[in-house]
Amino acid sequence: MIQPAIRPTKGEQTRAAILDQALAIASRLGLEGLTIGTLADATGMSKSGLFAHFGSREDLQLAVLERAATRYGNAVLMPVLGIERGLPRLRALFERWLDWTISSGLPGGCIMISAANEYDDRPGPIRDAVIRNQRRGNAVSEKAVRLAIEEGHLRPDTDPEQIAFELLGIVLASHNHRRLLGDKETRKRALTAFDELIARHAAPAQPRARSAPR
Amino acid sequence: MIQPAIRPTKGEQTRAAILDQALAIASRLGLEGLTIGTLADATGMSKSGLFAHFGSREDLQLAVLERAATRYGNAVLMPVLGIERGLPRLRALFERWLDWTISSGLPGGCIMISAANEYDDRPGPIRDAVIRNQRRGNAVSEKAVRLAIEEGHLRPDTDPEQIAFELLGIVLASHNHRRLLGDKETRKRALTAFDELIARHAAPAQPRARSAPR
DNA sequence: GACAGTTACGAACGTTCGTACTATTTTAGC
DNA sequence: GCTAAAATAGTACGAACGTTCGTAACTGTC
Repeated sequence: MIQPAIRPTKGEQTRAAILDQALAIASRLGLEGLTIGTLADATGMSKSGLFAHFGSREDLQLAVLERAATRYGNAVLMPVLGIERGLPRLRALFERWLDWTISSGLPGGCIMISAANEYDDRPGPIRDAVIRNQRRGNAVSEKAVRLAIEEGHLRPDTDPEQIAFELLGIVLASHNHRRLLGDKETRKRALTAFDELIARHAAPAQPRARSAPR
Repeated sequence: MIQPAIRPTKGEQTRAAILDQALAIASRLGLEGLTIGTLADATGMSKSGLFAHFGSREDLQLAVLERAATRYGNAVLMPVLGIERGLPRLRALFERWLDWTISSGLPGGCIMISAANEYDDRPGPIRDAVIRNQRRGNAVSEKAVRLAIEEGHLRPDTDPEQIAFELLGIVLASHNHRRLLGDKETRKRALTAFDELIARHAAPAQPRARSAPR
């Protein structure tokens, strides 16, 4: 699955450059708004030259999705693994998730969110890929919640799936508000929602916080 | 603003029929996926004959959006006005809002939600219309919350905007989950989230026990 | 520096896009 | 039932769509 990464050949370099441009366009216009012609113009390549790197438009769209997922993993998931388990990590995950739209450096919104909307009624490989990504993201959230339960930060009867569901809601509402209404207070609202959600499921104060060695 | 509605002329009838079809298509493929050609096929009309009813594709899209808003008003907003103010009305509003995607009879998802995603980076009249609709919906939610505060059902320090924000999140997450993952328990999750959100801001128990739901 | 392999281009394919203009048919008031 | 108006169809347009193909220009290796 991991590329050898010995030395990137010319083709791989251009392919990567193309995908960067494609990512930028797709973030603004959606995966369905990404077209070979406009992408060729954006990269300064010919349509045919660009096209040769991907067998079809659909393959291009899938590649864009995969690249977005990789970036997301690097920018959001990876860093939080270094943070101590439980509530701190859960909160870090949420914050990075929330800020991903901005920190991604992409001009438009989150591709995963827009793709989820675009393809919820368009069966095919792209929809399947979107669903896989969604499932993976969900699983990450749930696991973070579960760890917080194990660490004694959240009550044992907390339902990880329910929390993951509500966290997704906060992020979606935040994405919507920020991009459409330009609401400056959006981030504060999201954090407030997070804090109250967590507070509702927080374990009663312990005699002494159990800090795990290692 | 209200049509004379004396007797619908032939053209108005056709226009309405076209818009119904357009609504169905746009709910599945999005407003950007709605094209004159496919709509002409779906209605059995010629492209030019259909086109004459709207001066441009953009006007068609705007008309679709407006019709969707009208339907939404009739199916979600109007009915809840008959329900007693406060929590009962707020809950009814939320439930109808939640079920709107299904009860609308449209084959695809909610047009407002998909349009919000499609046009958050496409400036123009459509985006403006989407924003207006979003603002109106927000205002309705906030007002319902405010009434619940006035009725003494929610604590006075409750922030209506914050609640409206979180309600939007629940609906969005629900829409996402249901349409993408086909999660059967989505509705239950949404209601749980709603209940806990409300419980968190509920006014302290009154002398008189709160009556059973409805 | 020659050679094979990779990479990019230009031109063209058939379709579909939105829209404009002109006919033809259908509706509605007399 | 006639007639003006309204509604629909027909035709054509330039542009953009994804894709194919043959060929030119590179790239890296010996």
